[in-house]
Amino acid sequence: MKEILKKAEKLGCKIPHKKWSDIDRELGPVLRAMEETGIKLDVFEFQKLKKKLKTQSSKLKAQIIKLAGKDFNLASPPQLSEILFKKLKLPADDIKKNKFGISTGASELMKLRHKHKIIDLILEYRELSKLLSTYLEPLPKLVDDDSRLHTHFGEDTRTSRLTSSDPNLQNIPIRGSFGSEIRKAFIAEKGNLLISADYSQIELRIVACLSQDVVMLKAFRDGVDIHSKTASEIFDTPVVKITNEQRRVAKTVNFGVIYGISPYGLSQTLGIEQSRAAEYILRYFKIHSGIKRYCQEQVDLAKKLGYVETLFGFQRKLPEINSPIRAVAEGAQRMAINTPVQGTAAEVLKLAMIKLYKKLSAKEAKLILTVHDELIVEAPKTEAQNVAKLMKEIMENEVKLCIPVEVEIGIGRNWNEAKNSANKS
DNA sequence: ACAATGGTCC
DNA sequence: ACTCGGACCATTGTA
Repeated sequence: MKEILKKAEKLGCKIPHKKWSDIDRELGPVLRAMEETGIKLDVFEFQKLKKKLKTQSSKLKAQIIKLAGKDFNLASPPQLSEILFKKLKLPADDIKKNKFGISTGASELMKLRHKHKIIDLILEYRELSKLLSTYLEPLPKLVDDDSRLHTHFGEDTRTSRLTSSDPNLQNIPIRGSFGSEIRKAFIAEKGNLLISADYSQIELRIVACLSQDVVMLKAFRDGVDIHSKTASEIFDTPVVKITNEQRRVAKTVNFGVIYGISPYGLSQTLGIEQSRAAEYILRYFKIHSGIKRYCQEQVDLAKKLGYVETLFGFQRKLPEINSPIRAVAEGAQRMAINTPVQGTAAEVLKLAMIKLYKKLSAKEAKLILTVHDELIVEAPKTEAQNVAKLMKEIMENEVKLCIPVEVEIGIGRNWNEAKNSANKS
């Protein structure tokens, strides 16, 4: 306990006097209550969407079979691979191989988009069948008499992050053509509203704080767009001249840092040459020397102690860090870097949940969901504005990092509306 | 029942 | 040869 406070103080943080085990103990009842409350699904809208996608998906399937010139099981990667690369003879040179032959993963198929019109149809079909089989078909069967879905929260034993299963409500689509359509069907009870509160860049803020990297600390204190700032650094270009594409690359680099970046991994994610990815990383670490030092420190610590730990003292053991197999050792190195960041982010969220749960007990409002850096509360319309203010206040101040913690709040009749009404400022 | 493949989220 | 962190879940195909 003393060690934890000392460490926090050294980093310029103000934190509750708790260790991770205290947090988890207090969180238990909060999670059980959330499971019990559940979230309401607009089953009628869900079924409507289901029918729409089913029709669309059958049409696509027919077109694909016609183009393939042979009936086959589209859901079977081996069969699809056979069709694409044997029957249609698409070039497989740049495509990853797997146990069964040539990969048909989306990232690989993307490379073939301009070789044959069947590719786009397959990608679209995959998207629809994913939505149907994972969300649209199963979820309506799981609602209770009040049309509410009850997930089961658990905890990842390695990082302490919260998990959701049966059903998993932490991977409900948000991107893609139908993501927002699906989220629109997660609604508030009549007379209520949903309030969504999102931490803004919480993991990067934690990296900045744990590493004390002066450049990144300044960026967050100045309140600048962090990805544009990184782009400006990597591409040696003024922020105002940064293109959307450059910003996108920089965003991936920033995420890469959190994950324990490697040139190969970055090149795969961005679909670029490994040498170019290496160049980005080199430039990044040259400017963010504090982050570079932090990463090295974590790896050294893991080698010396056999574990790394979060701000609140949660430990992850990493014996593989001394493995003679390089891929294994490197994997452990990435975990040494990532786990304190991801774990600390989880702890910040959990502490906010505990505080919020207590404050809401006097109100009608109820916590109903958490998705890693987001909290959702359902509240009577009359209370919504006040509850929103309360959530923001608690989430931004329960744990004080050495830089501001920022939370975006949105209110709406459904999950989509709540997220989109967040005022960007 | 289980591995492999693929895909959704943060 | 090299898989950027962490989950959960669906389907196929083999055992």
